Amino acid sequence: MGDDATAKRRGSYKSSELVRGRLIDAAIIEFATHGFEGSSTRAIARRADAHQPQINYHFESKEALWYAVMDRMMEEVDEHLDNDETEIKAMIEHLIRGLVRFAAARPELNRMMIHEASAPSQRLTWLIETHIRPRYDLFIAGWIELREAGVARDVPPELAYHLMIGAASLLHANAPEVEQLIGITPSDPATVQAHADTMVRLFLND
Amino acid sequence: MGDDATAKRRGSYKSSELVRGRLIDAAIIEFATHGFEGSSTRAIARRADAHQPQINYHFESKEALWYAVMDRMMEEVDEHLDNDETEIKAMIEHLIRGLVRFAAARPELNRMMIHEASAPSQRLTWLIETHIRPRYDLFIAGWIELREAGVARDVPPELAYHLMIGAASLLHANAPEVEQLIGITPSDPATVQAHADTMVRLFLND
DNA sequence: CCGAAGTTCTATCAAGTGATACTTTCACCG
DNA sequence: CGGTGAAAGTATCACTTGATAGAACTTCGG
Repeated sequence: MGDDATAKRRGSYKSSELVRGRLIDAAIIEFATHGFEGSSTRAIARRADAHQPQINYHFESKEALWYAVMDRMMEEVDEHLDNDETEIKAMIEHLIRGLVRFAAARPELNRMMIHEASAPSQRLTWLIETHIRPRYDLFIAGWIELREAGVARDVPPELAYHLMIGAASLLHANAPEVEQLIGITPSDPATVQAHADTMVRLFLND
Repeated sequence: MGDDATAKRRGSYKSSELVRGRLIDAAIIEFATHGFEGSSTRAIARRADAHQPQINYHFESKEALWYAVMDRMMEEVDEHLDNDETEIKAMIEHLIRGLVRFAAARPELNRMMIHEASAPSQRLTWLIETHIRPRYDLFIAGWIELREAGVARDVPPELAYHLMIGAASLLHANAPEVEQLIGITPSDPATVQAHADTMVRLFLND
């Protein structure tokens, strides 16, 4: 008895890349909500309107799907944080605002990061060495320069990254809690704007 | 074939409260690391050196165990944040330092919170209404007063709570990542001290 | 030392898990 | 056409899941 892919919708075989993309989209939601181990391939397939074995066809395994998901999330980060400022203070301000906007637009990345970063694992090591460290190194170099220039507030470099990401992302990672507790919508553009303004005020000197 | 509770250790039946406590301790670790759905009752029992059905004996269900876990975590929060300051600025500074210390000592609460707050659920609603809202209301009232007194930096009340918790907890919730990426130990007392100092500097005026 | 209550421990169930082998359907090229 | 390769779709496997039934064990009051 077929348990996925709502009957009707037969055909349109040409795709491949299309189904692959839908599976990644669906997996982003599931992994972010339930974590890797808590997500089932059947739930992912159902959400992608596909059949469960298609995951093993388009990817080698559930784990390989997870790696593909992370690769795509990181591409999205870079698109969001793309920066053509030349003056360093404008650059960091642009970065902070981009962080907040991205956390609002794609809370799934921060949710997945926290799931994975809670315990050492093969996946976490890969994530750090492949995706995080290069970005972290860039950020820290900039932060040190800013501090010396007196633009950044007095936050030690080894704390700056997680303080900033924490302050930028929790409101959006926990959006369902925030809506019920406070009654605001974190992804609302006015809220994002206020959040970004506040972040800039907190972390940079006037 | 018995799959838990390493053979030997028979007896010592009188306990009850003891096994119950061990199960809660074990569940805190498992739920924090793998989320509710990703945690198995067998893994919890194994960690508590008990048998899997003892969970259903001492608690009504896996879900009931989760509620018991949250009740205990919240008791621990209150113990950590216990506050006998009378002057309001000293009170909030004490609170901020307590937040950081607690996040370092018990990163499991913030990990569990993020797992649960990612999506609406029965458990999340219970958590908010039973445990979070009372504490949130107190915090916000204090924050508004501080802002009017010019002690708090310019952070809107509806953002203050999550910005502060995010900045206080991510470094510790993601401790395994931080150790591998940066090479510091977030729970190290000197780090906690520096983190707390930085938080006070960031969120309060001189 | 007996029996009753409380707890541990074993065995098992139905449902859900990721993965694989296999059949069927489609798109394209000769 | 016709047949070939790629993708969709089916059926099933071995294993894990949370839960329960019931036997075995420990404790304690009489």
